[in-house]
Amino acid sequence: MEKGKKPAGIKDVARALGISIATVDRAFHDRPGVNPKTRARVLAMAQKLNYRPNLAARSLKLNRRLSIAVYLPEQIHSFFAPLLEGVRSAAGGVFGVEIDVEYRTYPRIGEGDLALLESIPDGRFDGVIFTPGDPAKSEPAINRLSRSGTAMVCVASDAPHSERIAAVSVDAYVSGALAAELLGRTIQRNGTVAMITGELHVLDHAEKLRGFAANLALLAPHLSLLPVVESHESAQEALRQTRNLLKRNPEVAGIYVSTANSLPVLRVLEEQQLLGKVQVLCTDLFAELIPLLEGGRILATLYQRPFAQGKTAFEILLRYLVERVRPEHATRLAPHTVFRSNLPLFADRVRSKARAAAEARGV
Amino acid sequence: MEKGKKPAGIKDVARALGISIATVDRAFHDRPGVNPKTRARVLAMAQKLNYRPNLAARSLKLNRRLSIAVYLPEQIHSFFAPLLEGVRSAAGGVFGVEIDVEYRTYPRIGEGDLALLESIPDGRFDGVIFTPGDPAKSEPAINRLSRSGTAMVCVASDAPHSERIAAVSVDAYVSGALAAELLGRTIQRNGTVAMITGELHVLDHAEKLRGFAANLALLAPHLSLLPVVESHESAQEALRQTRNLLKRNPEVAGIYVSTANSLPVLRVLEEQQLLGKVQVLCTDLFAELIPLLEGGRILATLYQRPFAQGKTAFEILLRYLVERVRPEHATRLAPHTVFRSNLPLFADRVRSKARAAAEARGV
DNA sequence: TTGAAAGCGGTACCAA
DNA sequence: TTGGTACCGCTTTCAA
Repeated sequence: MEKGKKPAGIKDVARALGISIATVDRAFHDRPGVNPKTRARVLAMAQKLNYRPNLAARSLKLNRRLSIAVYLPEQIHSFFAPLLEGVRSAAGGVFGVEIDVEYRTYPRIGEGDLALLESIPDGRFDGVIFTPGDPAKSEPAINRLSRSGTAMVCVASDAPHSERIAAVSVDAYVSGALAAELLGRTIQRNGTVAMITGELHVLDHAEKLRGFAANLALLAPHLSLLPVVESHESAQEALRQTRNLLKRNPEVAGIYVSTANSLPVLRVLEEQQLLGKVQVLCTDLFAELIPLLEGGRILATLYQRPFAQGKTAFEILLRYLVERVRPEHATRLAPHTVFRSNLPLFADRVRSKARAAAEARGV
Repeated sequence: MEKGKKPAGIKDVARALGISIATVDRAFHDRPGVNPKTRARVLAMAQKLNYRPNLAARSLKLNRRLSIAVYLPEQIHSFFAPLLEGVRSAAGGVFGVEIDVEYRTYPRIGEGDLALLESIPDGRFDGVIFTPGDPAKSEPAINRLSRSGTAMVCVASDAPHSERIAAVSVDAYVSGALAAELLGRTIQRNGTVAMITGELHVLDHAEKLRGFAANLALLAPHLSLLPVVESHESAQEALRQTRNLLKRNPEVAGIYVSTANSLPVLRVLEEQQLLGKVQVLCTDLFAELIPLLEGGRILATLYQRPFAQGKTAFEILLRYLVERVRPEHATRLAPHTVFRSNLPLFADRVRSKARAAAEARGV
């Protein structure tokens, strides 16, 4: 295309047909009161002249402002803070559409999330980005908002049977499968491995177990899986459960911690001088893990790319709101496997985040 | 922020100060002929009222069209086709800025690229996305265009000492390091490993070697590295060199192919019944690799995320052109390690691409 | 040094 | 069913 050769506008189409721009506009937008024949001629001419609406003009005239809510848990901070950054980054990079974003937080998944969703009046927002807790409980609120015309986008977790318009998360099944393969390749003699998760009624956690168990059987038949441990995302529980696990199975060769709650597990291993001997696979990346990865005490961690999740969720929502592009039913990102060697590529982001947080606290 | 509460416009600032909008505009844009005191008052008031220019209005008035060139090699198709997709996807998702994109291809890196760059007149494009071949040779053209006001963005490779404004690629050093760590963890007895690359005067290839060698020494001292093999991206060469390699080192335990030119290597291994016995680590992902990964014949492949590279390059360029945001000197993406277990997350994209290509050829 | 006003390309209201 | 036109917020020309 030649530089500056701009596509035809509504006037060009009107002039070419000797009619008014008002009629052309009506024809384009299927508004009532246009002779079908006229409409057909307009559309044909538009095609011929390669008509492309000037979005700047449209947006200026309509002066529509999009209103988007982003409701996320405070906990787990190391995950949701960068996720929010991703949303902000995507929101900040938008030109030509005016957007109000309301950010709000609640203590943790399952605590305050439902109340917040339920408090949103019909039609208050054009879109909402949120992390569903128990799908069954949040579905009514999601469906009500969705039916009232609010585009609901799940991030980090999903409520697949609700009427949300899109969901962005890491592929949990594949995360579990990857964990199985990595442990299987690293532990080459016969042995047992354990999995420590949050709670199995959380879809994400159940999927990880499914992926882990299935692929352990398939790809690492020399490893047998101990009964799964649920730590309920509590540090206390994780400590207790891990001690228990090690007492009953002192020979465990590998542990897969499928949530961010890995520090208590690592602490127990350290106490028992097992750190570096038992192969540990973690989930997510935060400051405390960095030295452990650098020192080779942890095999790897499955980084769930919170920044990318937030950015993607916002992009999908915006695209839907502006152009009514129906997104995929679910977007499943690939987790990054972070070993010692590729850690520098991820550590910078985590560290600068930790530093920024420290500065914000006045350090 | 309340719904619909829109930020202050130029009029609001003018009214608040009792002056005309023309003066306010002049103050904002540092145009000559404004009393410095007036200017200061305007800026202060803008701050206070939280003035945000309406980009739709600006863009409508200025009626600027951005003109962007995307010049990429035809070869290696499996890499550059999705990269181009990424660019298109990013370009297609822009509202509020009118953009002309000129896509053009040349046979392969080092063949026609320089001529194409040199053929661009000063000022013809606002920005160019391209893959530099030999940095030393392309620098003059890059610098000339850059100085003429064309924002030059390198993708897939880099010319770090040129005056390009940004570069997006996979971190080559880390790719090599990752390869070393993966082979080191998988091959647990003493042995030798080989690396097959393109040509060492290509920066990307040299960096991968650096990362591989350094981290092999550091993380896998039980593995020794054979002299590196340069296949010059030719299938013939790769066949010949691999046969040679295996003849001289029948005991080789692992091979790292650091370019997409892995099929000839795999063919030789197959011939000699070594596939599945020698641990092979590949680079990039294309249809032929899928069954080999699924069958466990290849340890893994380092996926260089061409789609993400293209998308990122376009986003960075656009952000610079629209908002004059100076990008990072270089953006280095993390390669994805694709094993058998997480392959499904990547294979879909590759397969649908291959299918689309087949359809385009009339199959 | 400052102000008034035209106009970018659509949309939507009112009139015919 | 169609046409005329005001207006969105900003840039820019011309006049004061």
